[in-house]
Amino acid sequence: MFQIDFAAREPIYEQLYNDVIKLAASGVIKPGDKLPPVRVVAADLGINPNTAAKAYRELENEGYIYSSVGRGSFLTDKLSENSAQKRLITDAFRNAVMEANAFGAEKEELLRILEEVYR
Amino acid sequence: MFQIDFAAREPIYEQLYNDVIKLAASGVIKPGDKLPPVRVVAADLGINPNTAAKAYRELENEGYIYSSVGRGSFLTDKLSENSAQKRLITDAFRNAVMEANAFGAEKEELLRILEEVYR
DNA sequence: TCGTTGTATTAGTCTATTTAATACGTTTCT
DNA sequence: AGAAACGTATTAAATAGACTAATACAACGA
Repeated sequence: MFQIDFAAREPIYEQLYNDVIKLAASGVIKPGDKLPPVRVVAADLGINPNTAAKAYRELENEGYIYSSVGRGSFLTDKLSENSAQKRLITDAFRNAVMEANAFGAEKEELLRILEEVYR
Repeated sequence: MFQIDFAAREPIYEQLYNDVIKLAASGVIKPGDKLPPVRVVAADLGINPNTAAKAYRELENEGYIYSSVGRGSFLTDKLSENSAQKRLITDAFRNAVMEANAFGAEKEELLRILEEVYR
């Protein structure tokens, strides 16, 4: 269900965290859906259950899932298809702007490109 | 001359590496220009000379600078203001805009984010 | 010659991440 | 009631990357 890259700089628990958000964005999982148990995630990916649990813990801290002992972890409404998509899009766009800014791109040039695309 | 963020996930040597590319992209430094000695960079930023040297070493491996003992390190033509680097950035930005557009993002929202970053 | 500079080496410290090995309490199912 | 499933917690250890420390050497230029 989840995909991780062991060679990536991004920690595994953070990749899992983002995987949940992405799956929600693409509609593969929806509010109310049950996520696989941490032990299953760990077994599937060949990682430690603690690592999977850490991802779930942070997702719950952000209100994206709710967990209860003995029952499992479930998506909240906060991760509906639309809101998750929006989050992904704006984050990606913001990163692109910051990157361009860091490399000395002029605001006017970016505005020009933006207008060009939206025409 | 260089700016680093000690709290960032990105290693210092890599930040320095990117700083050089960014300064070249924005025209602050040009091909042939001498870079500050590793010891000066280290002293200015309060880091170890080895860390600064590592950044220079990788820049030289990529052909962005050339170094010679006793003389210093200098920008090559590969890091000119109007070459690949800048186009890469604007292309990345254009892709982000098109992506956001494809997902139905409002132009006004993107403009808001852009202004927010450039403030 | 002397100061500057890039380069190299070896060792050590530090931090975040991940694993390991259990254990506990709650819920669900039979 | 009992067993399995599940989230949660704890403590310890291992691992890897980044960074520092302390030197040393050789080339270059004034």
